[in-house]
Amino acid sequence: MDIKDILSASIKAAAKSAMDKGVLKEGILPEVQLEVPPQKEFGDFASNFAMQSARSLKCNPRMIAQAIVDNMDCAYIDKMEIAGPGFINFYLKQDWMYDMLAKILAAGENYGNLTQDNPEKIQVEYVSANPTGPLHVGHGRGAAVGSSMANLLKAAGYNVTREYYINDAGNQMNNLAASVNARYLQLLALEEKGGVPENLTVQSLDAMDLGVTFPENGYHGYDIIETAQRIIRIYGKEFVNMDEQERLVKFRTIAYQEKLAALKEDLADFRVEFDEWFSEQTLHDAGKIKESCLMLKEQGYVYEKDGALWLNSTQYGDDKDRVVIRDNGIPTYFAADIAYHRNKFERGFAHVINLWGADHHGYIARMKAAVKALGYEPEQLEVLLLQMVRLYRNGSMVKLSKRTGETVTIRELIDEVGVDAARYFFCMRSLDSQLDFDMTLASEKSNENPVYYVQYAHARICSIMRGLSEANIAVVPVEQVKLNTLVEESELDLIKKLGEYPEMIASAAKERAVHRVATYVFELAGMFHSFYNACRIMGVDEDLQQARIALVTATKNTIKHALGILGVNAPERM
RNA sequence: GGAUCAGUAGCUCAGUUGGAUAGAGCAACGGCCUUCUAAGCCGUGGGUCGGGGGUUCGAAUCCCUCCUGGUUCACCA
Repeated sequence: MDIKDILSASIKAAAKSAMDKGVLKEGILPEVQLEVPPQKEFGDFASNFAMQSARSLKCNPRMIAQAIVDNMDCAYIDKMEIAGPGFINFYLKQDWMYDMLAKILAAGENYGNLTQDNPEKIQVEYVSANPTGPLHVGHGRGAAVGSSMANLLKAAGYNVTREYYINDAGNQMNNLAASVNARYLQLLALEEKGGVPENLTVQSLDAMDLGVTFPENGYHGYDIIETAQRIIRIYGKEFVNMDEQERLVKFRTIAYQEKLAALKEDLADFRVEFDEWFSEQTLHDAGKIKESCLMLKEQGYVYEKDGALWLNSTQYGDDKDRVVIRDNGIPTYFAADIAYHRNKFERGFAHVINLWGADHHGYIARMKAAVKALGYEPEQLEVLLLQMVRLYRNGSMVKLSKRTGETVTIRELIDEVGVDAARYFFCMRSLDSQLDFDMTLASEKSNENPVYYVQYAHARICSIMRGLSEANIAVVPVEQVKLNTLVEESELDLIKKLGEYPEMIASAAKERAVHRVATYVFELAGMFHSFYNACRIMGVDEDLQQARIALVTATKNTIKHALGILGVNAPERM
């Protein structure tokens, strides 16, 4: 039971006691809300309980507050004050902080890992970019936020599965094959003409007349040229005289495998992991798309019009009905998505979270309608939208276009900025805010980059510990440490901030707000830096020294835990 | 035009779901290295929370309305 629970219970008990004595009228009591006041002069905790219950108890808030104060019985309380319109400010004896710090230390590196009694089985799906080329910075935000979100939910005690949906069945795979095919033939034609120039670019290749037209919906990235080059290196001219269709099938397989492998590697290097890579093709192969459509038809959610099959999604809040099977008999992407979501729920997930780019927001209504038609509650599907990323370099905006091949890839981002800075930067804003990513700034490693500020705090603590070790100062077991020697303001601030961590994890997880973790750890680092400048560890009284060692150990664990959620390393030295 | 996100200090953003005198970082200015990492600390200045109404003890937060910017409105994927 933490201090807030104890206070809450005491407040309720005080209110009931006042009712029994007839000081307060009987009435329904609201939930107790306790907060850390905006200013220290207002105490350690404050509650607006009296104001909240004023209506129900038909009484002036200040009078209610007085009745509660008169009837409070809590050993931790030093004094109480009634302030403003009816706030009750609680000033606690410092013991509560030492008890709290002892508990934090007892939890060790697990501090911040919460447990839930019956954790919901919950799935988080993120990135899910088509395996047709390298991931770009836009995917980077989804990758960083998605994996951090999964980490956060896990820390908060949910039963989380992380999933990537591979769109390996649609027309884009044919476009990929056709693009590779065109590059393959172009490169071979170039060799005939005397060789491939050193500094070949997409633009220069497109400008040449090699008797091969590049497909209209093809992918213009340089990676496609590389794929064709690799094919030539491995297979030579083996495919030239093959039937075009046969060759396309061959290239489709080769290119797909290569793109998927590259994608997995990029994500792994970006510290983005998945429990499941789910292939869309498996749904097609197992006949699941037609099956799902048939199921919806039998239940009357799907009807025929203009030779196509439509889902009556309008009835569940969509703007218009949506085609699931086209008039040519080929299912739409939406139909595959319906089958996929059905599959998710059939796998036993009570709750499914999809992290999408904001450009997909128009898709939510129809997807929820489909979930409803499948017999599940629309609330079981939660779509989180991530606003767009705008990339700046040297003060000007970098335009991103997959069409023209102008992209900045995650790989380039990792090379230029580093994983730590990139992940922290992506996670530090709320999902709803657009993100201006200044690569020049992020790669400068200047003090403008908050990630270094946090990492520096961790490295400083590690440095202290190394110093202790070198001086042969043993660390005393926690139970023997006299924590009540910690009385400086910067020490107490740090303890209080550490104590807020589990609550922050719980609420950030509940609100799907990863950025709160970034904000918290930044503030915690700030409090540590203040402490560091105000208090020394070497050369002070032994009891105090051990207490401060305990304090910075707890701080180190907490910083590392929070950075771990964000996928950022906690370096031992910088 | 509909949907959706945003508008808070010069810039980039927080603001724990309605609470007390709206906060950080950067930028500006002034201090702090003979002591555990100065990628740090301490201090100063900076605001019509886009505008206007409303709801109430109390609004950056909720409601209405208008303005500005992003995204998006396929039998594409």
